[in-house]
Amino acid sequence: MKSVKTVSSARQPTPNPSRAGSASKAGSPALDAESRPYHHGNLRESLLEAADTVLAREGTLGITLREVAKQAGVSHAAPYHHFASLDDMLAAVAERGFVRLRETMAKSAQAADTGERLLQIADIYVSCARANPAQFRLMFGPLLARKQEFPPLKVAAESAFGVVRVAACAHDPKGGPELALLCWSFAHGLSNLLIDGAFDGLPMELPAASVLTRQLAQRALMGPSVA
Amino acid sequence: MKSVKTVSSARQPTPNPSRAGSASKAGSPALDAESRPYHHGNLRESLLEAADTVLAREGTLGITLREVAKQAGVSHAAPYHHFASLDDMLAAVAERGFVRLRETMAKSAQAADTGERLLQIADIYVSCARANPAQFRLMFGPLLARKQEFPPLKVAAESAFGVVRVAACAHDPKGGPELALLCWSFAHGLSNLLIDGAFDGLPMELPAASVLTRQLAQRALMGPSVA
DNA sequence: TGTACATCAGTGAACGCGCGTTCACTGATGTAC
DNA sequence: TGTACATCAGTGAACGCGCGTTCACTGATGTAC
Repeated sequence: MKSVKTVSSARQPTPNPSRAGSASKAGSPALDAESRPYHHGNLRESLLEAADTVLAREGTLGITLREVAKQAGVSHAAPYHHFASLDDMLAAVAERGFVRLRETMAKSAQAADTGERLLQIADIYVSCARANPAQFRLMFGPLLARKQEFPPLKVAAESAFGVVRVAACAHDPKGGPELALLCWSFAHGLSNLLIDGAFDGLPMELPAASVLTRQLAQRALMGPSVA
Repeated sequence: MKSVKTVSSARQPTPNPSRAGSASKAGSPALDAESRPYHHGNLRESLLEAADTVLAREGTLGITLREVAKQAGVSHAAPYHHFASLDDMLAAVAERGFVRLRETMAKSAQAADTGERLLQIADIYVSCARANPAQFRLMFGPLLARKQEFPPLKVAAESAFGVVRVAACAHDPKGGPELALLCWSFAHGLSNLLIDGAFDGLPMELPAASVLTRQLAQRALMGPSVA
């Protein structure tokens, strides 16, 4: 009997070093049409960028290996020289999303006041989700539960949460971890409800997303007693 | 040129009235094998129940019209006599999920204390999500953003949120709507993070889900000052 | 109560489609000499 | 510097699969007479 859906061991090539640092990255990010070389030189990165484009255009359901390859301007078989399978590529895409989320939170939440810093983190979290809903959904999709199979994804996800935890512990040394979980849960829920359109058509007026986020986060994280 | 993906107008038959109240519902819920009649009599309901079963067994990605029909014991073309399309059926499945969520919250959150009632609602919300993750994901899937196309889904979703709003307004007459959004966002985020496995392997100890939910909800909804 | 008939919820074959994946191949690349 | 060669990242055809949907049909049902 034949094995079904066997995941072949990844053929992980070493990227062509003489081309990795050349102008191909600094130039136009997508395919160069006529001047595109037979050996791409940096296809893995190009595929991940193409995946982001497809994700933004087609949504989570529209991201397929073939569509990503098409977007990157290569044949649909080419990605198999860089990823073992579709899931392997999607895990890399999700990993990049977590890295970006962590970097954005770490860079932009710099307020001196620890409470304000937490509010900034919540705000940035929701903004990232709203700016790239499909990527956000992919990050928390079925692959996340299998993150043991994709160590870089696991590391990136936990690293992103680490930013929240550090900020929460700075604000509340005693109940830091609890506050971190609360902050994350709240921001995550609000993000999902917003991008899923759960609030659309609700019989109540809502302020702009950022205002709403800070307003609710203020109450959730600092309590209802604050004016 | 042919029209692509035209959604034919729904052929909505009136269910066979002489059979609707017969023993077919009270008996075994699935197909009766040999004794199954040519005219099913209550196929729409059976399909929705079959969908729940498939959802629980295969997850959100595994729910297809053909699989649901197979689970219900009919040919894969039969559902088209009851639903205009796959989306139409999935919307009905999601609608049932919201109805069930609303009923469970309304029935089980009966504490005399308004604060405790809110905690119960959060707890029940998370419990429902954890008890049926795939159904929960479907309810907040891509169809929710198109709920204008599926009025019963829209009604059911808003009705579920109504339970939260009423409880929040009872607890805080002034800031009720805000508290309702906060409660919903928190419970929704915690639900998603739990069922997506975001907490698995986290470098910190977590209490049981229900304990965690009440602990965080207490802090989110009543403030950090409470011991 | 019987009989003829219209209705319509089922069936199963068939359709085209896009998918992930495999495979033999080709030709550009870098290196050893 | 030139040349032979091994490497390997690309190509494009092909595979089987399951999907949503359509269609002509069939036979059980309820009703009019």
